[in-house]
Amino acid sequence: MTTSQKNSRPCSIADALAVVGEKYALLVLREVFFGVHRFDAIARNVGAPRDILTARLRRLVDAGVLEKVLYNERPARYEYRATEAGQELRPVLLMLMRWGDRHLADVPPTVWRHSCGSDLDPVITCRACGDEVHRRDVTPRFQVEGWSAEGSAH
Amino acid sequence: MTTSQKNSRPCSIADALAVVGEKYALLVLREVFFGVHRFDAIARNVGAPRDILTARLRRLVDAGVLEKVLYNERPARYEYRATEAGQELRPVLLMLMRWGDRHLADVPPTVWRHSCGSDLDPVITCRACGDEVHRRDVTPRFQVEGWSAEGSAH
DNA sequence: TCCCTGGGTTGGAAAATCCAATGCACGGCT
DNA sequence: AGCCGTGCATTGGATTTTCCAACCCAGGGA
Repeated sequence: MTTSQKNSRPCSIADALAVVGEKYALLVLREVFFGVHRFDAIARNVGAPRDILTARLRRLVDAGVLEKVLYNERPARYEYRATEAGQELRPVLLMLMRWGDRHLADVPPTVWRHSCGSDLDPVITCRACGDEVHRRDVTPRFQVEGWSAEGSAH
Repeated sequence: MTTSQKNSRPCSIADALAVVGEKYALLVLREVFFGVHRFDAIARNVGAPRDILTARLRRLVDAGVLEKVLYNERPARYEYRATEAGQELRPVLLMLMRWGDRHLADVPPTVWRHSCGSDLDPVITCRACGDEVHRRDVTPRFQVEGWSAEGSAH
């Protein structure tokens, strides 16, 4: 897998968006992170049509982002929980939320309390040197022949 | 503005996705960060239909994520550049790329070189205490009446 | 003159989304 | 037993997005 679409640039961002880029997918994940794990509650909170939610949940389970956990036998009832891979999408939501807070909201509707005691203001740092990453400090290096900044070779 | 949709949870993630959640929007931003600023090149590299790209660019400009910069008069030709707000979406793409690299790709198609000399592995840290943020260290606090983990009040 | 590039717009077909109604398996009540 | 409520979907048809090829316009170059 992981062949990026058509004639477009091979890219992990595109691959990731193929999994979580469809409408509601990230909002479903948000609910799971908030502790909401059941179909009806997710549907209500996200505002998604039920058939679409069915499709999204199936896709996320197939992609290994969520897993169904039996919480009641007879009738079989499952809740949706984040896998390890799903948990690793948390930073994406955190940064998206931060951006919305800073640029769209007057008052942040939700705040995350960090264990250090203060409200979380997430920052990206470089694991190697530990410094905060600013945009000037970073340059792309393309690993696939034909795809540089200019785009496809011919 | 910033009234979240319908009956769904008020949330900056949803607000952010209303701007950059439509198909191709984040890929357009990726190209801009890669240094690709012109309509045709963006269209080729993201693989988007031209009319859709037109719509996305307009939306991103209207939302203050991109701006049109005149690079040629007569005929008037513009390129698309990230505003300050747009630049602040870079962390979202970085974390999305990291996730794709780790969970979908065999070989990362692109690598970012950090100024410290090593390839960038981005980590989220708390600005207050400087520590890396793990999922257990963080708990949501809801600021809007009626919307907790359980969802809408009635 | 004719062709090429950059940056779109248009019209109709195909796909995705929306929404209300339905189905089905249980559990609890009476 | 009959009826209601919850949990979790699936279906059918209307609406909205996306797709794609064709077209348009302005300038530049041969």
